[in-house]
Amino acid sequence: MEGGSGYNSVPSSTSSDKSRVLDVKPLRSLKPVFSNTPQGSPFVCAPPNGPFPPGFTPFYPFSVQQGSQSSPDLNHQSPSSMQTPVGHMPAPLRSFRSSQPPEFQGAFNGDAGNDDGYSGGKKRAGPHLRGPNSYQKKKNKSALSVVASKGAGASFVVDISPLLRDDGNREVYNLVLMRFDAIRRRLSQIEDAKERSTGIRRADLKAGNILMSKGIRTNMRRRIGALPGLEIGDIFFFRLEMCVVGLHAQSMGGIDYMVLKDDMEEEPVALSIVSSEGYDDDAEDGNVLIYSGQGGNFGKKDKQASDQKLERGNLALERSFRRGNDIRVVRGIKDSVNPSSKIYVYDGLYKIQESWTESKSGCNIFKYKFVRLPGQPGAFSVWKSIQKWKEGFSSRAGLILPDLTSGAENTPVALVNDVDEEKGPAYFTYFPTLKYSKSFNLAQPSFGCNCRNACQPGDPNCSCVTKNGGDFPYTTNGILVSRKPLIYECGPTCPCFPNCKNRVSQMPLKIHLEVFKTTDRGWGLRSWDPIRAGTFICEYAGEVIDKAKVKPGGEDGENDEFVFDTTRVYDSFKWNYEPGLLDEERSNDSDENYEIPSPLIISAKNVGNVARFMNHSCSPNVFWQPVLYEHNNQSFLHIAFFAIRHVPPMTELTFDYGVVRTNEAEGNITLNRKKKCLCGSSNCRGYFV
DNA sequence: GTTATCTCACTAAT
DNA sequence: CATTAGTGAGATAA
Repeated sequence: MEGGSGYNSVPSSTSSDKSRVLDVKPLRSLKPVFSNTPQGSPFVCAPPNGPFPPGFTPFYPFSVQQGSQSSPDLNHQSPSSMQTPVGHMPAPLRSFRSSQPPEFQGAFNGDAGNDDGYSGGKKRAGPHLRGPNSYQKKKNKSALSVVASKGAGASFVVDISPLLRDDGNREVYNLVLMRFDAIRRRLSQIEDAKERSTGIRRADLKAGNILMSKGIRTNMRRRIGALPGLEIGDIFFFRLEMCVVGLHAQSMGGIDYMVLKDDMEEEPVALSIVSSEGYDDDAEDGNVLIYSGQGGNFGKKDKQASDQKLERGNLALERSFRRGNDIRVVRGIKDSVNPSSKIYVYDGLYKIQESWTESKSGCNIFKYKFVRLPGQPGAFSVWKSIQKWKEGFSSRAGLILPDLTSGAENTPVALVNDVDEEKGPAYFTYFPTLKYSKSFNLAQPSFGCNCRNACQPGDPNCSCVTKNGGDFPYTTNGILVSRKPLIYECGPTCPCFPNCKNRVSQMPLKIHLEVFKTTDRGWGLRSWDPIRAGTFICEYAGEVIDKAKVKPGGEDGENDEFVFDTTRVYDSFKWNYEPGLLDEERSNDSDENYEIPSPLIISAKNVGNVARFMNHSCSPNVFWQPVLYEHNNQSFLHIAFFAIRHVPPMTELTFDYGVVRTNEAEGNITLNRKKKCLCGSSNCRGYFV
């Protein structure tokens, strides 16, 4: 995420002016049904008398304890909203600013004057104000030299200047990590397709190697303290990711240090540590960490345990302690999605407050007490808070509903407001998938595969794999490898097992999301879980509508409300691997300059899922991808959202809303309404409509 | 060149 | 089948 981690996305100022959130006429009104039980009432997003769409659960009771005690430290909670009994939500329909007529919207957002957030208002769909020229300027301003040569090979050469290799910024940081993961995903894909691959598959090591050797890295200049481009709360899924951005240069070692040369003396000082809970590090308090020294052969087989020596990392920690130096701390946390691996969280700067030795099975080990510097945004502490929320909703301050889907999704989606008094978005029917009112057939009829079990990557006999160009679109753990014009998934009529890995976007909601009130952009969407780059988040659910029925100008101001439209103009961006960086690979199948194969317009105004709450950003962390699969012998197009990069918990999820094309013949973009974009990113286009 | 290291993915065991 | 323990090839910087 560009403009800062999500933890501090709630400004301390009281900038939210409630008088501006106007009451709006109810949408054709899905009146809520409330029971009178004091315990809590279900929030039913459906017409009370039906008909209920198939798969829709009209009533899903749950119980919530009222009130809450401990408020997590990451947000500035509003005590009053916190105490509001969950079950007694008033019925009034408050809606988003975006529900205003266009003229009003423009005026409103124009004087908002707040620049610290994402797009204005709720999801209102519309283009950003920017002509082709302004876009060019932005591109050229980039500190990176990205040379894209469109030719036979379509090779992208990404070069990072020596200056940026030494000292990074957020842009380079994101680019390096994106390149790392793109290569790693592709290497995994290649390995997956190999039959009986012997040996250990370490795509992370290979990817790291490539980046290191090509100089695609940043913050190589080793330094004590904060790193430019790095934000507290940033997460990593591999140790090598921390190497390539200069956070922690050791690929395995827990202590990174450098030697300072003072006059005549040389002295090692610590730069960063990784606490992986491998030793008996004490992580009781989120602000204190007891860290063990290195060496001594503890826990290793075939090695005799011995005393740890005051050398290397241990000496560096000791010296840093004496000097009172800051040390970067990374916390390794077990990944609940993939318990065999870890997620690394950058938890900011600590100082060593104390050091001593302890005896373990007769041998001495060093211990260091790390204390977190005050005034830093929460990172590890956020993870701990979320853990509590999952154990019991009562600890979540500002909670309005534990599950706004009323059980329509497998995973509950909390509705939270800890910034003002608004009790929820305008009513709509929650429905987890896309609804086609009439058959929507692509030109070519498609047939499913004939696989008996699960479709195998690299299987030439699987027609679904073949349709994807021979590559399996996802890695074995369900991560999307590359963006493509279209991804073909196995559908309900494919005979392969339901657990076939080629059904990623049809899986029920796995990520624990919450809909929350932003300070200046209406309601937004964020996640309690860390999200790895390439992870499927959700599809854009809603009703497929005819293009002919959509008025281009949106006369009544409601037509393009909550509309997703593939025919808009979207910025191209690079997410896939670069063929030039992979020795064996020279194909152009990672090219991302393609046309969307088929137009699709979805309205989520009356019916929709969590995707309708995602706001716009000019530097989004989520992108959409067309996916095709068949049911009832017909192919249907869907829009699936995937994470562009790793997204830390509680960071708002955003995607690029695109620009409405009003004059297709000349490619000019005519703007009829302006809204100031509040995405706050460095390459913000300024406005969107 | 050699060494130490709070890895990571696979396999086997429960 | 979910979790765990064992194990080995490896990358980086000292």
